Amino acid sequence: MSDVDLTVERLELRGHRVTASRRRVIEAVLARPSHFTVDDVLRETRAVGRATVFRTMKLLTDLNVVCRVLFEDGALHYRVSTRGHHHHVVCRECGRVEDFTTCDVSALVRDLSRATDYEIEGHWLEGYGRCSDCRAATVPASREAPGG
Amino acid sequence: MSDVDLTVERLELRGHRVTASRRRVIEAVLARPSHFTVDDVLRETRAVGRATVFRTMKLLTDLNVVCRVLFEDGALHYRVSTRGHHHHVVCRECGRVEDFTTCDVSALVRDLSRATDYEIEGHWLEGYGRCSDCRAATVPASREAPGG
DNA sequence: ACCTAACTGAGACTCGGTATCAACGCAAAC
DNA sequence: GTTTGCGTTGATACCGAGTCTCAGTTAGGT
Ligand SMILES: [Zn+2]
Ligand SMILES: [Zn+2]
Ligand SMILES: [Zn+2]
Ligand SMILES: [Zn+2]
Repeated sequence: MSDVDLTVERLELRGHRVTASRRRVIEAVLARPSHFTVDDVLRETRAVGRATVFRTMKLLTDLNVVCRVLFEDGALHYRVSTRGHHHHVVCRECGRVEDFTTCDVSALVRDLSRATDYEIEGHWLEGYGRCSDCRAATVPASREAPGG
Repeated sequence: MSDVDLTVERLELRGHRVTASRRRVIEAVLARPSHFTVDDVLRETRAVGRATVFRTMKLLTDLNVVCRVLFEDGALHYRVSTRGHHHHVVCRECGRVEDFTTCDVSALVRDLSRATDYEIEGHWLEGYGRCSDCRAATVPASREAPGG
């Protein structure tokens, strides 16, 4: 069973109809190698109406098929979601996005609840920096002429 | 020396010109009791051009006079910034915003760097929930008929 | 007072997303 | 297999947030 079929099944289970347009959007989304914008999807699904693409993206987000990645400039990207709740780090240089679940965010949230006396029910966390590849590709600037 | 004058001085120090429009925007911003949107400022500075208000808000953000608060629905709010780098918790019910600096976000960022092999240089973190007041105003639903 | 680069502001424009609504078509009931 | 109805579609208009343009203004240094 393909990823597309699996996603379609998820739609059916939730009582959503499986239409040709939705199928086309799902195919386009699942074919994306990394993160992408709604605009990327729009370009690949010319036959599907603009509104429908936006609606389907929302649907897929609700179904946890994709997750949203907030870029530093405020742009909203998407990426196929493998896990449940998680966060992202985005490389400022090449745009690579990595998930992370290892860090104990829940501990922070607990502290946060205590410190502010808020009952924290949701949060938004993204990291921005440089991936290992991009760091390796640059001459280390912090040490002056490391080898001569 | 008023807050407005202090901010104006900050502008001058950075080599920005002090114009009547900027002064008007600064006054409107500093008079805000809590968080606000650009639209709120626009409404209070009718004499100032739309573009100028946006430009000035950007300027004030760069000067750390205000900070931006990302709401759960994606709306961008501002608030007068008292401290340096900090984060926010937003009450979903009444919209109250609280700063927090107490929690050790830097530890999380350090872990994060290690786990992903990214050099994390920036991050975006907001919490959403219910403030103490709003919780107190509701009959506790988790315990059934606590007092009768 | 003079000069000029910084700034302004009206308005057009872009961009991401939503509302409208008649037409359509999926899927369940018959 | 046909009917039926409601979820869905998509063209298009609209919206809000923010940027661009560019001619005109002005702060502030000399
Ligand atoms: Zn989280
Ligand atoms: Zn990179
Ligand atoms: Zn932080
Ligand atoms: Zn509240």
